[in-house]
Formats: sequence, C-alpha cells, structure tokens
Amino acid sequence: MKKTLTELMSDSIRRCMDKGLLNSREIPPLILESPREKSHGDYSTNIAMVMTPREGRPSQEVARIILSQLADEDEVIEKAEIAGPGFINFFLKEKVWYSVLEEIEGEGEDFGKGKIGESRRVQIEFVSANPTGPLHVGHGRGAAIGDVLANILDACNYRVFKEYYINDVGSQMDTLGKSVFLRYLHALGKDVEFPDYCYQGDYVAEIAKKAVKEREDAYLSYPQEESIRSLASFGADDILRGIEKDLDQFGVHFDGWFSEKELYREEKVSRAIGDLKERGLVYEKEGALWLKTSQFGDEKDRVLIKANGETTYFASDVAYHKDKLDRGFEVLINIWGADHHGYVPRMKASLMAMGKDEAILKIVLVQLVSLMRGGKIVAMSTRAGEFTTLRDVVEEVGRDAARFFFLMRRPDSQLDFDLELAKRQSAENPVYYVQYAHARICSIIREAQNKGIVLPQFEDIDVRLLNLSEELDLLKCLSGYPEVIEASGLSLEPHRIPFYLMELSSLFHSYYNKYRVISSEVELTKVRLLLVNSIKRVIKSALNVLGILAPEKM
RNA sequence: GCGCCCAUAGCUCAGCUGGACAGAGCAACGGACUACGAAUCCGUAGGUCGGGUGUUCGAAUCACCCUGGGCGCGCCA
Repeated sequence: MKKTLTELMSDSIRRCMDKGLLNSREIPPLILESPREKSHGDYSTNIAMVMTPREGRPSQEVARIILSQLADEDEVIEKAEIAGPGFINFFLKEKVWYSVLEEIEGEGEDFGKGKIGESRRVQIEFVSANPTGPLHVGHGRGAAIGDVLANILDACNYRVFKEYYINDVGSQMDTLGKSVFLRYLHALGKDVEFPDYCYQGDYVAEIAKKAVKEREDAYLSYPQEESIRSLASFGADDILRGIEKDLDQFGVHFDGWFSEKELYREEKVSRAIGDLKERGLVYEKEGALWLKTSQFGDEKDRVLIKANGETTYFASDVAYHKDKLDRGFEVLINIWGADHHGYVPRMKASLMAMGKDEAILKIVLVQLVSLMRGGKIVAMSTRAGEFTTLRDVVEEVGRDAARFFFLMRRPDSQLDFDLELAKRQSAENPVYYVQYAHARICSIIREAQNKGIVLPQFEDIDVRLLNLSEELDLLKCLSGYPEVIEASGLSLEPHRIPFYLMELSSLFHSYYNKYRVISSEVELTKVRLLLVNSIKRVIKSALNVLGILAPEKM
C-alpha cells in the first residue's frame, strides 16, 4: 500500500514539474509514514515541507499544488488533507485494507518476503568463539542475532550463508594445550603447579580425563612440546563439538565452519599478503611487515608479519576476508562483540587495500551482556573459569524465552540478563504473550471446526463485514508486516520483529476480549475466522523468522 | 590522553533513519470469566527524553561541549 501511494505521489510531483507548476527538478526522497495519531490519517508525508526551500512559497501551497495533480485512478484514497505546517495526510478507503487477507491467503508462507536482496549472495559470520571454552551468554546474544539476521535476509531474497570462523591457531591454542597437559598430569596423579594464565574452568580437567581414558599415559612418552600441541588440538575438537551441540540446543545451525588452520594449510595467508605486496601497500619496518591501512582511514598501519616471522591474527583475518570474496560473496556481514569495535577500521581498510568497496562489509557490533543473578553481576572470564554458559541459561529459562530476550533489544545497547528475573518472569515473558495469541487463535479454529464450520476462503466471504475500527487496525498491522521485514533487513536490526509481534498480539488480544469470532451470525463468523487465521499465519511466520516455536496449545 | 557505544516513566526498553500533543511491558492502584483459553483484557497514575549550546519551519533523533556508565587503543588473539 505504501508503495502504491509512493508511486501516486511521485507521479503527481513529476506532473507538476512537467507542467511548470513547481520549480524543483528532482523529487526528494519520498517518505510515507504511518502517524501514530489517527486523526493524521493512515499515511502521512512531509514532502511538501522538504520541497519548500526550493519553491519559495509556503509549504501548504506546495502541498496544494502536488495534490491538484494527484491521479487516484484506482480510487484508493478516501481523502487527502493538508495539515499542520504542511503535512499531507492520506485517509484510505476501507477496501484497500481488505486485500491483505487475499495476499496472505495467496502467498501463504511467502507473505512478508521482500525482494531487496535481489538474490545477492551474502555471507554472515557470527559466534566464531575461540575453541578454548564453552559458549557463555554473550555468545548467545551474538548467536541469536546472527541466526535471525540470516533468516531476515533470507526473507529479503538474499542468498545467505552462515559461517563460524574457528580461531584454531595462535597463542590461545598453546595456552589451551598447556592447560590440558597440566590437568592431564594431575589426572595421572602428578603434583604440578597450575599457573594463573592457564584456563581455570572445570571443563579443562574433563578434557584431560578423556585424554587419559583414550590414550592413558601415552602423552608422557612424547616430547612435551608435541604432547601439548596434540592436546591443544584434542581439546579444541572436544570444545568445538560441545559448542556445536550447545548451538544446536539453542536452535542455531551453521552452513559452514571455517578453520583458520586451513588458511595456512592452503597458503591463503601468504597469497593474500603477496597480493597486497603487488599493490604496493606493504612495507618493511623494524624487521616486521606492515600493511598501509592508514591510507584507508585506519589510525595507523598494522603488522602482518612480526619480526620473529610469525603472522599476526590480523593477517589471518585479511586472508579470511579475501577468501570470503573469492568464494563469490557480494555482501559480508560480521557479528562482533562490541569489545572488538577498535578492530573495525583496520578490517575495512584491508578490504579497501584489496581494491574493494568497504561498504560490502557490514559489521554489527553487539554490546556485551552482563549476566546478573539476583541483581548481582556474575563475573565472566574464560580464563578465570567463572561464567555461566549459554547451555545453563537455555536450560534455566528455555530456548524460546532466551532467544526472545536476546532479540528484543537493539544490538548496540547493553543488556543486563538477570537469570533470577528471567526465571521469575518467565510466565509473563513477552514471548508467551505472543505464543499465547497464536495458541488462542488455534483454539478458536478448533472450536469452529467442532461446530462444523470450515475455514472459509477469501472468495467465500464478504470482507465489508470487517468494519470495526479494531478490525481495520488489525488489517493495517498485518499489511505492515512486509515493511517490518524489509526495514529489519536494511537496518540489520532484528529487534523490530519482536516489537511488531507484540503489537500485533496486543491488537488481537484486545479484539478477542471485546468481540466474539464465532457467533450465530454465519457470514460474520466466516469473515472473522478468516481474519484471525490470517493473524495466526503472520504470527507464525514472524516467530519462525525468530527461530521461536508457534505452539497450537500451551 | 585519543577513539567507539550508551543515557527516554520507579525498573527493563521501543520510538519507523528529522515530524505534528513522547510510547509499551513490568512494578502500583481500581475493575472484567454462567458463550471461542483470564499466560488475557479495560481503566488510573507516572517523563524538563542526563545537562547545555547550535542547525532547522520542526530535534529524543543531527553537530559541538560538558556529566555519568560500558568498551577499546600490542609485532595478543
């Protein structure tokens, strides 16, 4: 509807310009919004006020000129008013809202899906936690946001590939190896010191026990360095399997797991550096090899190869991102913890150094989660072994509630996740509010079927019977669903969908409490059944995007 | 010291990319089940949008400066 109106308006403005009624040559971005104040119409635009500076006459007059050329051939507009400082408010005919029922019926599962992705291939990388310990709540937030963003982009007609990048190279692997090795010695009854820099969590000892079980004391017979390396890889594999399992429990599944080791095995790092050398963007200084990221907006240049000959983490990342591009992805989305924000400029700079437009890399920074228990902050440090895992949280509050909780907030606002609160309020958690609306509608439909009423088709009903303001509000809300999906996709903000769901559910619950769907009036019953069934479908579709169940009974 | 994010009702948060008198949910108070599920609904109360200056016809939204909170600033990953 919004689109139709937008086209009508731009046609009108173009006619004004052709006829010389307006001085402007170009149409500024035409924004139609739904005013929250009902007396301001169904849609409203400020276009006349935007054009006023160039027109040199009052906004109201500009608005009048534009409206004079409006050709509403399909007769969708009931009336158009000029209001306040120059807004144009449109009141639409009731009939335009009825068509959404037909659309939902016709498009089924596809209702709400958009086209802005134009089948472009997008890779979305998220979680990517180091395999040195189990996932904690912060990872859970990133996992939920990444997973749902993937669903949203899919609904916007992008071809989405979800990937987890495994940092299985570097000093943290060495630390993991040492940690497991020392716990391994403990498990074999040897009394050795366990230093602070090692990973303190109990899971390390668990891994050591598994190593003992599988290989007994075999690791003692190899050179220590070798054992540590083996145990690091043994531990990382074990942890990674645990991570995969936790994510599965949380409803998150990846299309690919990309190992940093692979980059080296296939010499992708050295080749990426070679490419940059050819571009003349690399130089040596103080024995190290630097990339001129400062040429592309970074505050200083960054080291690719250290003086001791080792490559940096950054070098891996440069190679990894080059690989993403080589695999043909046109849009790259990275979900990062906000503590990595300082890393953004150099990553973007590296893409520009490869001759790419930095805009193809979109980085969503997710603020960290403070885990609370009864108002007290729970310290979270993998190294100190103090954390509540994602698994614990999912077990405590449930998968649906946990996901909804993570998704309700804007990614860039900090989140206090109080377990006590989440548990205590779980019965009143908004997720149940939405799910209840869905279950309630299912119940109505069951009841109708018990009475021998079949679910009607759009062509079987007289839509004009839907004339209550509550019913029109519901229809308007339903017809806004595609816009919500599109806006979420454009802004990379999943939280808009939970909010939309709460609004739709609220409208439904109010309607339900005020009016009856099933009544002795046959035609009215049919048309209302079709309405609530459409609501049900949209709720289910939106919950599906969020990866949350839409139960038929609760 | 430099940089990024945040600050909206007692609490937790929205606010549609600058619009018309600032919105929900919890919590508080008062109501609604002899018809489709009360995990619901209806109503009351609650705010100088952290403070200030500026840009604009118009600012919670943009710019600058303060204040307060979080996080970064390695040849660590």
